[in-house]
Amino acid sequence: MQITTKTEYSVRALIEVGIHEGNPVSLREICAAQQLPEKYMEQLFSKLKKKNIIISIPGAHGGYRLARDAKDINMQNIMDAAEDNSYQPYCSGKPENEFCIGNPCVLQQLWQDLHLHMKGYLETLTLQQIMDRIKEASHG
Amino acid sequence: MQITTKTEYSVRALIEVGIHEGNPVSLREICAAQQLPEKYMEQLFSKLKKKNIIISIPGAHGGYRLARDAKDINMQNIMDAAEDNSYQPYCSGKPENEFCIGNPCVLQQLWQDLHLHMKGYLETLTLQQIMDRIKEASHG
DNA sequence: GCCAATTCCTACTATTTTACTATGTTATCT
DNA sequence: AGATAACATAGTAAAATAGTAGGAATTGGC
Repeated sequence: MQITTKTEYSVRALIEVGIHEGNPVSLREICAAQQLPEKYMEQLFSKLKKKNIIISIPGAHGGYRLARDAKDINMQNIMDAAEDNSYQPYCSGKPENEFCIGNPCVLQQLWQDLHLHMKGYLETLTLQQIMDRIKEASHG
Repeated sequence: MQITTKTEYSVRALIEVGIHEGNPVSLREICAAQQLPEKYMEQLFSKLKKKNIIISIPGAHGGYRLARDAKDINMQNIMDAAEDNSYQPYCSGKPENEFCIGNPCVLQQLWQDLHLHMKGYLETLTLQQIMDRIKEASHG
């Protein structure tokens, strides 16, 4: 639900992978181009891989490429992988509290709705769209 | 943008204030009813007061009441006060990076859009609505 | 088969944020 | 005057964030 550097770095790195169109790109190249901390990105890329956003090719001349077309990768996918936000709606109210009747209680439902709303929006933002916007902005 | 206990506690406390319909309620009462840490809530209430969500009456038989009708207080107001999220879209990319051309750059625009979208949604959720939902849930 | 380049894996660490506690001061009602 | 409240500020423990560090496993090229 929150946007930290994990999301920012992931998006910037994924764009770098995306523009190489299927050719594996090494982390070294990615981080050099984007000025990102290499060892930190290793960990983020491990998460992105587990969530099937990227595919890795180990060994010399290896690297990473997108696991599927950039138009089929959205911000929800990326944030779900990068941030650890497997969201669990939570309310610390005790059951004897009249506000917290029901399971989930009214407040938990509220957080849930909020999360679903955000998720829905993030799903509409694809990596391809972001790449297109950057191309537009840079070509002038 | 993120939901911590600050928001949860604030909402629960504000509901407690709201149901007393204009009569000042002391923090002691609020925290006893909702099982919230009193000294911590003092700090949160200070923020809510600064953002004109509540009004305080010091001294004996003092307390807090809503600064305006519950239907005119929304989740955006509350979260803006409770969490310190005066959102500043941020991208650590350097200007020589082709992704980061423009000010704000494409990514900053993305974070901004996200934030505005969320903000718009939070504005539609009023304290009154939440109170009504709880009343519904508890009356059976 | 060896070496270099790469991903993979795990542990450690510094900084920041969160979620409080502690101690006192000031204001108001009776 | 005394009780009851808000107000103010400082400290603190635990968690999350944002990294570093060191090496093991995998693969391509010579």
